[in-house]
Amino acid sequence: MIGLVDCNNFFASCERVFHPELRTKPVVVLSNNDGCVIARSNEAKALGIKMGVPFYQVKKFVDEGKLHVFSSNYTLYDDMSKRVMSVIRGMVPRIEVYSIDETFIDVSGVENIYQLGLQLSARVEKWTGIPVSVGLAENKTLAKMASKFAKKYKGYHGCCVIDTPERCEKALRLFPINDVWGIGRRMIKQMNYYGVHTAYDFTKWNRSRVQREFGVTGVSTWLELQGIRCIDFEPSVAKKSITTSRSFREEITDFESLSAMVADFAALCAKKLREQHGRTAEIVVYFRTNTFRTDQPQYSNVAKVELTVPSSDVRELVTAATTGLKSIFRKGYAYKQAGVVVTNIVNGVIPIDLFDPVDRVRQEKLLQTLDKLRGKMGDRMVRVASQGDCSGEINRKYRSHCYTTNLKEIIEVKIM
DNA sequence: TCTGGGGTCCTAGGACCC
DNA sequence: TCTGGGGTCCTAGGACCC
Repeated sequence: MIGLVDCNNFFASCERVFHPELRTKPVVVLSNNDGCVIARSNEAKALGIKMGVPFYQVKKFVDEGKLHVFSSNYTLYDDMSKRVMSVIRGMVPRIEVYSIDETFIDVSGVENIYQLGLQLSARVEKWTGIPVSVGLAENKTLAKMASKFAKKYKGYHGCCVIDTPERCEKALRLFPINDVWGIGRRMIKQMNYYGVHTAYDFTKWNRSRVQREFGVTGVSTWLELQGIRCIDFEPSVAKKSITTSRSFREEITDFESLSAMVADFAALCAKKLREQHGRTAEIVVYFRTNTFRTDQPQYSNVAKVELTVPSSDVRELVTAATTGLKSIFRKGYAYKQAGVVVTNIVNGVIPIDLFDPVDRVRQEKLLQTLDKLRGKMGDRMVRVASQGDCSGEINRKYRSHCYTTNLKEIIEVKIM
């Protein structure tokens, strides 16, 4: 059996851990630049606030004192996520972290899985303050479905198990097709056109029709819904590409500012690369003007820079990204977004190249020293000169403190 | 006036080769 | 000069996920 552990309203729940007085209040978390809503507590959902709405549309609730709002604080969420995953890791044989707020668990060989699910849910909440929903079933698609039942119905106490054909059919009949994992916008449109409204309706199709309409991915979802395992359990796979990108609060027109941002993105990519012990030989830089504005000339472009030897050296990555940017930058445009992608990531031993002018072993020692420094002093204290300090470019009006990762922002306990 | 920031996989089509 | 079927590799774009 496979399980899915899903944190409820994760970002909002993280904020609540440090604001217990908001435990029963409507809370939302905003995207970068405070642009739109990306997480909502149940009470905020009850107010009718939809996922992804622009903040200005719900600001009236805040002004009326009916809604509490936070800018996103990914440093905090990352750290809370690691804590949640570590509690879970200690209770099951294998886990596959799927996203910041979800992990699959392998529970094969466990005798009483329902008992385990309940214990998991209780312990994660007790030890981290984050409520979770657990779904257990034969494969990932059904486990996802089970976790949604666990979240929706209080009677499950945080854990729903789909373990018999009868339970499976009952669940499929109750489950809307648009909530099925792997069925997106395009497929939903087609499904509705053909009169498919529940997961059960879909399972009644024959295989060749599914193949014809939705291809191989459609077939594997269709099979999984019928209890056949198609999507493998893959514990801790290293990422194949890493992206760092941002929209800017105010559009950027000059090369120097854009270049400083891009250098920063490259540095962040280098950091993420080193965390997974990977190196890259290909750095992609891209940018675009504001596509929502019709009154300005539009320009977007992509540049690819290849390194002769795969590297995770922040200096090499920053240089490459800057070179790429130079080759495509044009004056006279107002840039709204930019990003750096590193792809073709390789992991493992340092490659030896006879013609490589750089002493890779010495370089690695320096980089490890920098990693340690960063760990002690924070990312913004240890930078490549060209990064500049662009912390002011991004709006974070309602940001909470980094309670768990920054000594200066740690919670103070006062004894009265 | 405001519109996220990450990822993965599949497919179609072009270039090139035999 | 035109005629053919296939194969591989690469890329861009789409679709999906959170």
